[in-house]
Amino acid sequence: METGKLSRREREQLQKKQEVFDVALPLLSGKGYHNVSMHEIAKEAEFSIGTLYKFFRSKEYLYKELILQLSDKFHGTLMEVLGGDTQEIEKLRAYVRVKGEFFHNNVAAIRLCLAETGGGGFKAMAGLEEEISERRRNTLLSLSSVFERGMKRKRFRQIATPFHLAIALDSMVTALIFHGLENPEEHPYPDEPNTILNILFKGLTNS
Amino acid sequence: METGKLSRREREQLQKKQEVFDVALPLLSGKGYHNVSMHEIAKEAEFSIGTLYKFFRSKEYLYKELILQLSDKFHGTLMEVLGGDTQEIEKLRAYVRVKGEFFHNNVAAIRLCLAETGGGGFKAMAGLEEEISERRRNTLLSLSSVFERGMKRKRFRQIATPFHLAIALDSMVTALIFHGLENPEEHPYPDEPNTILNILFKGLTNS
Amino acid sequence: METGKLSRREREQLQKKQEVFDVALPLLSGKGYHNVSMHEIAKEAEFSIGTLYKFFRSKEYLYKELILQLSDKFHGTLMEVLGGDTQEIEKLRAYVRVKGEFFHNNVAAIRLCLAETGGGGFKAMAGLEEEISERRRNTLLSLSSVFERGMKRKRFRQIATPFHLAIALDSMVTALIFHGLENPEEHPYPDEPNTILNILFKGLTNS
Amino acid sequence: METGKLSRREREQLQKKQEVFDVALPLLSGKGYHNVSMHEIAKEAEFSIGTLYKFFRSKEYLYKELILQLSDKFHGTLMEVLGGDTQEIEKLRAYVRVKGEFFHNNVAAIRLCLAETGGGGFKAMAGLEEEISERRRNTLLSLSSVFERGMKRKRFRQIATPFHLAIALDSMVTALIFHGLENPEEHPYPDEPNTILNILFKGLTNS
DNA sequence: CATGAATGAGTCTTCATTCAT
DNA sequence: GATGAATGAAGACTCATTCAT
Repeated sequence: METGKLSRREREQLQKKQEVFDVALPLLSGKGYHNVSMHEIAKEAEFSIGTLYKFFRSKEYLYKELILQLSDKFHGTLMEVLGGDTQEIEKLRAYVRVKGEFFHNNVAAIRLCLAETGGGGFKAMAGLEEEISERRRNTLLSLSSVFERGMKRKRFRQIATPFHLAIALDSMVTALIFHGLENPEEHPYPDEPNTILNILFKGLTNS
Repeated sequence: METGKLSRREREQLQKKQEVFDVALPLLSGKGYHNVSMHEIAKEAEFSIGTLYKFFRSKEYLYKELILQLSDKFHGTLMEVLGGDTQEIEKLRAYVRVKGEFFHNNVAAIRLCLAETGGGGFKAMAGLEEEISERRRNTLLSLSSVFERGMKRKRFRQIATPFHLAIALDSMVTALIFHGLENPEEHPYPDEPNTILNILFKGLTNS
Repeated sequence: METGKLSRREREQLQKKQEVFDVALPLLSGKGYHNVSMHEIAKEAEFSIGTLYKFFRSKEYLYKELILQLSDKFHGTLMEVLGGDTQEIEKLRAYVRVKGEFFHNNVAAIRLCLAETGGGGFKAMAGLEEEISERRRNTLLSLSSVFERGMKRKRFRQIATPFHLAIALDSMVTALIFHGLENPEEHPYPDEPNTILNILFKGLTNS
Repeated sequence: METGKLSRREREQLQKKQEVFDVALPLLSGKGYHNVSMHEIAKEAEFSIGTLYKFFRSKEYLYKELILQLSDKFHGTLMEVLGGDTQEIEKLRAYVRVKGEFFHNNVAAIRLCLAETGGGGFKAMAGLEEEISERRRNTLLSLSSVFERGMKRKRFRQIATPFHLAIALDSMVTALIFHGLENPEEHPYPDEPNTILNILFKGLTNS
């Protein structure tokens, strides 16, 4: 990761780990950590268990690495959206849209990540929850700074702490996209974002 | 459950099951379903395993019954608030306040319930998620009818489908209360509700 | 062990542990710790593995308890012999005779105990070797005090430190009995003791 | 081994095997056969496992060859001492001294060898114990012939069968040297031999 | 009826060994 | 020839559940 170049061996290794992730994700997301055995993952990935343990020192580590990879990808995508220097409202629109897209394209990943943060999750693995929370926190901080700037520039009303606004927007978006995913007939995918944003923007901007 | 009267035996059974729930809740909430054994629960509750299995046909059923009981209590409380014939805005204020109180008084229960709904949870037990979703759905329907009536009476602007508003408000509230629980120094408990509602009301009402 | 009375449950438990020991001893002694599986022991003892693990918290503990029990019995027997207030030479004769008898009646046990002390043994189990060494040391100290008293009373010459004499006698006895065990035709069992003692006594006593 | 000359390839092989032995000895002696993996040995010796398996057909054979090499060196050294045509008492003194030196210089090797002979050891490998026993037997026979000659020449009293005397001396020496190794403060190394011999000689010779 | 001893299927994990490159 | 990635048999151990007492 540091040096741009990786040896062939390392590249192969990485690719094989990815293959494992690719079969482990739907399994774990669908049945839960404790209901998927290493044998099952190995078989599905068409590796022997021995090989699986060459890649991942234990089941916990396989899980942890998978979660963190997904988490990084997810929050990386969001941070990118929030990072540019477009106008605040634009950023929020983009945030909602991109998050929606990500959810639609990575349902399994999202379920797995939410299982960690949102409640019980996988208590045994010390440190995982903390690492994920930190990533989420960073995204929320970025989001809240958008609100902050918007307020400074008098684009938004000062109805609440920016960080609370961030939490509010983020959770709303998550919940509404999820609802959309589970009730696809209600309004077909690409319309959600506007629905969601309308709810918040009317309150934020001086109509 | 149906007939008002229960025999002494039935009443005793019920009370003992409750004792089991009382020790199982913190255990399950704290360590997760798969990291708590029936022996542990039996020992903590001071019953023999045999007796435990007299009360609950399996570990899954013990879990399911516990979750559903909590879920019923939770949504029952909320439905009550939404049920009266007070004014809409009052109802929403009460909803947020009561939900906050419930969270503060039942952290373990909430964590356990959220672990189910919000993602991963306990996939193996078919039907549990559905039953919980249904309860949540009912609450959300009640909540959305408050919005609906508020709109009819021109108290709220028509910025979104009532049901979406319900989801939005509910998820916001959950997220912000959780944030408050985990950062108690930020603003001491009883202030949250207003913070939260301000965010939404400014958008809903014609300032 | 402390209170004279044990509950029926405890007595049964103890007896069952003994049954396990009885099948585990020849297995372990014959094939070595790492070549005997818990399944094998369980099967041979006609218990399920689960039950085995009720009795012994791990394979290591089963082994450790077995070894220590044997060790206690062995050194207990020897200490008894050395404890009375008979004359020194009598004690040594008895020591050699009793040790010989014990070896003949407990070949498997002896092999197992020697495997621990005499060399490589079972490195993984911390503390076992120490506990066994301590028992052996105690016996040797008792033995050396016999020599010491014999010297004080001018029955033995002062040719060496009593403790070294103890080690010398003990190792000689062990080696010669073992030799006798493996070459039973050479001289049938009950003659050894005298052979052995003659070697030492001629040197110790003033002919 | 038979023909005096070896090809370069064979010499290289032999040297590499020796390198393996050199790292395997402390590992095996320190942790025990079952707690050292072939990977560990390969890594430590800086060979690939593949190469290791070119040298040794299996882990058992690596172990066996190592043990036998050590055993040969050990007993070879002792046989040499016993082989000359010096006087009997001189030979015994030399035997004890040389054995002591060997122990002090090859603690790991000795521990490993004793683990085999003295009880438990590595039961699985059929034949190993026999081969080692044979070597030991040869040394003991040589030793006993020293006693025999000494008796013929009236230098020693006929207190016991020469072979039994050999066993007795040998085991005494082993035990006392070991004691010296583990309690180095008691009497610093080069003094032991005399202590040991005094015990026996006083009995053997007509004071 | 209550009890808790007994069960054994199922899990994670290690490591000697092989063989394609 | 050397390499080390891949294999998978085997083992320790857990825990939900049953059933004789």
